[in-house]
Amino acid sequence: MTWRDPTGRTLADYPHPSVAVDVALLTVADDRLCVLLHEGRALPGTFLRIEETLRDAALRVLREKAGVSGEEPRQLAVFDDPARDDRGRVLSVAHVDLVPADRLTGALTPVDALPPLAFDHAAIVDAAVAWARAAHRDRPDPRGLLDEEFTLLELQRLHEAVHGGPLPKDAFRRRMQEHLIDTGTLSRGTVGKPARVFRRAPQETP
Amino acid sequence: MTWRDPTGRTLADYPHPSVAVDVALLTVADDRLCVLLHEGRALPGTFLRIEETLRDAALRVLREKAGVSGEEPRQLAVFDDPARDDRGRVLSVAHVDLVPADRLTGALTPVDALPPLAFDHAAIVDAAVAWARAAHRDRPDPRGLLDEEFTLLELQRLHEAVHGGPLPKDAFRRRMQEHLIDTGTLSRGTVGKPARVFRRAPQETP
DNA sequence: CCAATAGTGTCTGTAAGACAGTATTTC
DNA sequence: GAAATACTGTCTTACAGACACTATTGG
Repeated sequence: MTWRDPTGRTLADYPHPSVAVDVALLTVADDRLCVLLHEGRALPGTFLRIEETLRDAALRVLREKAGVSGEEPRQLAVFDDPARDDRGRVLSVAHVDLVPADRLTGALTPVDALPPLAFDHAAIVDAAVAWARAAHRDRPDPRGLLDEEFTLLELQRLHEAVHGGPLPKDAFRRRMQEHLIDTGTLSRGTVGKPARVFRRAPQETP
Repeated sequence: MTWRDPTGRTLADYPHPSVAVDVALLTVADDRLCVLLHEGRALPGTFLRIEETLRDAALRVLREKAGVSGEEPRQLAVFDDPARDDRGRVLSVAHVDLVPADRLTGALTPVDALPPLAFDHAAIVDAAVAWARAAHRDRPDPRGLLDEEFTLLELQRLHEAVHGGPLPKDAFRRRMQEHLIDTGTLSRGTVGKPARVFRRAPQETP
């Protein structure tokens, strides 16, 4: 039974905006925080299907346009400038995700060297970067960008890439150690004193 | 000229979800953080009109259902459970606002004593409360709930209402004083030593 | 004087930044 | 042994929480 309002019309009788889902897919490549761009100037996106959740639409974008699956897209905000898309009234629900570089395919651009982007996608990338930085503020590796086991230097390089600048070494180590488990093994084959190898302590999803 | 996709269809030829805007309008009354409820069990809301921004829709809700105007609704998140509304596929873009109690009309309920709410409105209230607490963490009175001039005790009572519990007095005063301007005048007519009266230092919109 | 509130001074613990020093590997 | 990296100890500063004390009003 379809719902009808007091004048007998259903929801479908009112004009609705289209709802798009755009995803800022971040990764760290060559020690730099990068975003995946489609045709060099836009974030991958799609229109939300009527029976689909936003999360499912974002996963579909990731699967079809970046070749990754099983991720955890996170909602950022709705962008709703009436003039943002000249095809009509389109709301964009912006999402962010962060995955290891070796699991995705596509063109990566460092977030500190973006070309002019289509629509309002530059603002979406800004919000995505802010989210990634906040997620790393108090956690070692919230999205598992490193391998299961890693040294503190590798972890610091990840944080410096996300943060976009150098971090004080000793304070960083002290802050992180409480969230890490020492595996007891040592790194091998590098120049210098071998580093201790750590694992992530059990973490909640950010 | 209407945009058409490769098969000649316009955006309107695809089924679209409806987009609703729900607003958790918070205030502080009797030293408690409260939310305005419609019919005792739902947040005020409306459907987004095709030509309207989310912000304008939220302002319209506030004007028509709470009697306040000129506010600053803030987007929280999109709630999109396909089963959240049995009238059809309805996305809700949740908003929050925070205004002085004497400027609104409607039924207020303390947020720590909510009845069961319709749809997923309890989750929206949770997000709204979290936003209000974060907004007050490092700012004296981000939404101007107090008068132009106030004492530190009045400010602390506001923070304790938002925070939902007592705050240490001396640390609170020390943290806040740097964001306040001493007017030089003293409170009058109260029991006890007269308190200094402060104004907010110029602040950025949260 | 008493009750009540305002405001200050001090101690302690924690954490960050800075800096220096020691340890252990490769070459 | 030299270079490079890993780690540790200590000093300073800042700030929060706790506590106690003084100050100033109305009754």
